[in-house]
Parts: sequence; C-alpha cells; structure tokens
Amino acid sequence: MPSIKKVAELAGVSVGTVSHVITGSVNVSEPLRLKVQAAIRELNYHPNHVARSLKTSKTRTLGIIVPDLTISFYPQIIRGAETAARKKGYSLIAVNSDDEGERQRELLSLLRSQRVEGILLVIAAAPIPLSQLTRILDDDIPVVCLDRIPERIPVDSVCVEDAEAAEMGVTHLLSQGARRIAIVTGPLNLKNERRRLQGCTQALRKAGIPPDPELIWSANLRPEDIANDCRRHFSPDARNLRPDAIFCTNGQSALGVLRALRDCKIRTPEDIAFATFDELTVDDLFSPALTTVVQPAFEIGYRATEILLDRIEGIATQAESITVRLPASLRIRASSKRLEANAKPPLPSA
Amino acid sequence: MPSIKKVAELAGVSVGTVSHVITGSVNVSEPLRLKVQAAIRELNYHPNHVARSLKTSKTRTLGIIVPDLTISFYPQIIRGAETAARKKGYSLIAVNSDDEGERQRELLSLLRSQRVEGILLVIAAAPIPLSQLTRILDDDIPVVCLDRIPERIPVDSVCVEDAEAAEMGVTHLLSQGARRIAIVTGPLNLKNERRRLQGCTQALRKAGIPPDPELIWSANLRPEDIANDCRRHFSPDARNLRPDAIFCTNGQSALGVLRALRDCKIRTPEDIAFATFDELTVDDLFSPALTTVVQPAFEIGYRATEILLDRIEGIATQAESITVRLPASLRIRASSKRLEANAKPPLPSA
DNA sequence: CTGTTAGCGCCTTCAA
DNA sequence: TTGAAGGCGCTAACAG
Repeated sequence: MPSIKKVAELAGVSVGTVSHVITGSVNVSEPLRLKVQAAIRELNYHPNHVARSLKTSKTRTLGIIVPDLTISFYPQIIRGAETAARKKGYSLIAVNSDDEGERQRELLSLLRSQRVEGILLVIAAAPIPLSQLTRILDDDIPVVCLDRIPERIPVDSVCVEDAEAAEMGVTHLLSQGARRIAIVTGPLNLKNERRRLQGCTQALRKAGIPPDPELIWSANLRPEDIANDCRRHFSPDARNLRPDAIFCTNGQSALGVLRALRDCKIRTPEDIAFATFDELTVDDLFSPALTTVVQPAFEIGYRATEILLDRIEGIATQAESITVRLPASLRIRASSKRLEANAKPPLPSA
Repeated sequence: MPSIKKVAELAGVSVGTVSHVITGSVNVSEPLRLKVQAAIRELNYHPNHVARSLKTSKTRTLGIIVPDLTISFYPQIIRGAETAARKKGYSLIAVNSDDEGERQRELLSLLRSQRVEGILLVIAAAPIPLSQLTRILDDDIPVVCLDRIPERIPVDSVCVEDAEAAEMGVTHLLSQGARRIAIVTGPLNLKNERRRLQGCTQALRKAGIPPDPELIWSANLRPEDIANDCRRHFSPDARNLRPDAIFCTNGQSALGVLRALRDCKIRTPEDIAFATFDELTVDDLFSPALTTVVQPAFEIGYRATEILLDRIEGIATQAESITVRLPASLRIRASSKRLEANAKPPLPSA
C-alpha cells in the first residue's frame, strides 16, 4: 500500500506538503494542492492511521464492552454510541465479555493495548475484583459505565432509572388486579438488579401488599437455568402457591420464564399476567404481545458517549463523577391485560 | 502510559530484552525474565499495539461491515466471526453501512486507513459502483462477502443456499394447503433476493402452480414502506384477490407484512398462513409463533472468517474464489398450520 | 508557502 | 543470551 512518500514523489513535492493537504492544518497553494490530490487518487492512497496514531498518540477510537451482542438491548446501545462517536470523528470497537470476569479483564487489557482513548463499559455480571476497573482508571483512560453501574467506584455512568422503571411495571400489574406478583430478577450482586427489585417491592408496599420472599425469585442470567427454576414453581403440587402475575427485571429472565410457562401450559394473561423489563428477541414462545418496560437504549449509548468524549477532550473536567439516569417507558400490551373472568376488585388506592 | 523503555529501565535491562520476553521470540534467561515481568506488572505496562503494528505492518485486526447491527441476524454473524477471529488472535471492528452506498464507501476507506488485514462484507442494498469493491481488492486486502454476494466480481463468499431455503419454505406452505401464495421480497438488485424468489417460484412450479406476477411483491427493506404496500393489497376491495398464504424472503419484509396484517385485522393462520426467512425481533406484533426459514448465521460468520484468515495468512492461495453455501433449516410453528376450517385438499404430489 | 527533520514505541536484525 | 540501532509512516515544529 502506498505511503505518503510515494504520493510526494508522484506529485513532485515534499512529504510535509502532502501531510499539510491531508490534515488541512497548513495552507497549501492551489496548484500544489491539486497535484497532491491527483496523486492521492491515482495511487488510491489511504493515510495510515496506525502511523498517525503513533505520532500523535491519538487513535480517535473508543472501545465498548457489552455482555453479549446478540441480546437485542446492546446493539441499540452500540448504535447510540456509534452515532455520537461518529459525529466527532471517532470509531468504535465493540466486544463481548460473555459476562465473564476473566474475559472482561482480557478485553480491558486488549483495549488498552489498542490505545483506545476511552471505554464504554457494561460490567460483567460475574463478581469482579475492583482492581480491574481502578487500574484502568489509574491509567487515565476515561471510562463511562452504562446499564450496570459498579459500586464503591467513582465513575461516570448512564443508565435507566431502575427503581422507578420497575415500580412502574409492577404498579401496572397491580392495576390490572394482580395480587400475588412473583418478581424474577437476575443476580443481586448487580446493583441495577437490586434497584429494580427495590422498585418492585416499593410498588407492592404502596399498594399495601407486604412483599413475600417466597415470590422473589433471583437467579443468574441464563434462560435455561431460569426456566428450570420456574418449572418447579409451576409444578401442579405448588398450584395454590402459584402467583397471579410475574414481573421480570430483565429480558434474559423473561426468556426463561416464558419458556417455563409454555412448557407448563400456563396461559398468559389468562392464567398468569406477565410483564417484563426489556423487549425480547423471540417469536416462538408466547401468544400474547408482551407488556414491557422499555429502556431508552439508543439514548443510553448516545449520552454515555457524549460524556466520554467530553472527558477525553477535556471539556468535562469535574472531579466528581457524572451520573445520568434516564426514564423508561411502559408499553402496555396483551400479556398483562385484566381478564374479567379472574378479575379481582381494584385496589382501594388504585 | 509507560513504554517499553520505562520497563527496561526499571528492570535494569535493554529494551531489546524486554521485547524478547514480551514476544517470546528469543530466549531470555530466567532471572532477567522474572525481573522484566515484575517491572511490567509494577508499571501496569501494556504493549503499544499501534507501534507494534507500524513496525510489523500487521494489525491483527479484521473489519466487518453489516447493514445494521440492530437486525438480529447480524449480531449472530458477528459473534461467529469474532469467535473464529479470536481463536487466531485477531480482533474485529464491526461497523454499520445503513445499506447506503456512500456510507459503505466511507467505511471501506476507513477500514483501509485503519489497516485492517481483511474485510468481511455484507454489501449494502443500495446499488453500488463495482469500483468500490474492486479497488479494495486491487489493494490486496482480502475480502469475503457474506449473506449478500455481489455479481460479476470474483470474490470469496459465504451464504445460505438461498434458492433451496426459499423453496423449502414455500413447499411447506403448499403442504399446508396454501394455493395463492404471495411472495414478498426485498430489492431484486440483490442477487440473494432474486435467488430466493427463484426458489419460491420453483416450489410453485413443482406443485403445478404457475407463479402469478400479481402475487410477487418486491419492495425495499424498510418495514414501514412494506407495511404501506401491503395494506393496499389487503384492502377490503381486494378481498377476493387476497392470497391464502404469504412467504417473506427476509426479516425486514416480514416485519412490514406483519404490521399490515395486524392493522388490517387479518388473523394468522386463520385468514392467511405465514412463513418467512429469518427470525424476528418483535413481541408486539403477532399472536401465533412464526414459521421461519432459519439461516445458520453464526456459522456463516465463522466460516467466512476462517476463509478470510486463510487468505491473510497465505494458507489459501487459489486464484479462483472460494464459495461456501450452507443449508437453512425450517422451523415449523403455528403461523403456517393448516386449519381444518379452511383446509384445501392436499396436493397430488404432496 | 514549502521543505527538512526529529521522533512517536516497537521489533528485529546484527554484533558482541 | 543480551544490547545497540535502524526504521515502519506520519505529524509538527522549524527553517528557509
């Protein structure tokens, strides 16, 4: 591939001049500029970003680590991030941690080696030593956490209003007459899962219903495992302990629950009302459209990237971490609709 | 961020020695190696890939261009590609073309500037000058096309067996008693869309049904536009021209059709049977689970990357282009189920 | 306005 | 086994 030197030769000018027309940093006379541009076209020359980065120590590249690109929530975040990055001429490298601590460590190391100028991070669900993050912060690489926010580490962050969003979902189920609402959560070592659970119990309390520990089902994020757990809860023996509604605090949990419902031939909303955080990627599981608490995924990615770029470019200089919390919205669909057949009286407070 | 020089100083050795222990290319005595490793840890040193790439002119990075990361088919491809790449120590940069020719041109240029060693490309749906691709091939950057294969350009490619897969879908609808099957396709300038259409008409012909041009609906890939078109087809005036089944050759078309069906209050499969290429990302549109022709997306990405790496590493040297076609599978679900109420007699051939 | 040149950090001969 | 040094392609002074 041709280098700047070849272009200079062909155009009959010095490499400095070529560099000037490329970067536009210094004025170059019309005739020379035209000659250079012609040479560039003729050689199909593309400036070597690698060399440029080495010289300027600026890669104009950001990294984003997500648990799994195939979970539809994350591509939306990435699109938001990409859009914000592109607007300022930055590229984005997206990688998957598979929610594994070791993999995340490798990726952070890789991104550092690639000299990305900032990192967008959805921390892995696995418990992770604090040092993983603090080390990279010590290296002065700006990091913005999104979706899942680590604890006890001062770091910029963008996520949904977890508690409020979850409360909205459960309150809706209550309004549809549900009384025994099972809450299905992911790992409670994640702060956002805990916050969402708090939002759920908050909704129950406001309705005068004491949260029942038997109806709080916490698990990992693997749909198969969650489905297994649920099938136990749905066994015929447990019939009279069965909830009349289910709320899931994330999409992976919802997938598991829906599989279990299908396998146990429990209908929604006829037998159990259903609502969940996040839209799903499934078309084989359920008959009714699902009521969902939808996060502004694109905007989460977009805002996080704006903050990251402000840090990189020294526009945001405050020592305190920047914290953005965005509201979710509720999409009410068939899965949570009250059925006259099994309707209960509305709440006094509702 | 510390450089190799700082490590050398701290360890009390030369930079050459440090380089040797990092790359492992030259033996270094135990004591020195330990000292170097200790220094690396202490400084939290990460080798500068930028400098290394400049020196070796190897970035160990691949690029992948897809139309839109938020279409669930593509993240699966990317995961496949990432898996194959990682196995050989390569990283992946994924970018979206939005199916625009100009954007694709920019991205190819960007990837060239980043000096990726190879490119995985799903060509944009917009008509694109051949030169865009040939120029990059001329630069000796290996390219493997996936999913959508360009015409008149000899290039390695991996995709599904389009015609056979589509034929399988339509044959299934026929077996369920459908006779007037509407085929909804994307832009026919894409070869894969044409091949899929051919597969559909092939299935009809084998069943002794002459393809009806009125029942071949070709459009762009924007669900809103497709929905608009379909609503016309579904208008009450056109009731007796209405098909008894619909087959979509891609997921975006399916999204549009399903929206139109919902809006026109046409039930599936009661009023119209339905099957489509690709799994969808929707949970608000349809009651029945969808019958789908599923592409081996992960494997498409994986195989394409293997081929790309073989080209990069000079393992594959043949001048002819490598062509891989993978079989699809049919997932029969409720949307295509024959209903006794409106069942027709089975085909003689079925 | 144009040309010259020093180095960015690293790897890799080559010599010791 | 270890060290010294050139140069990958580029940008940014600086000199002319």
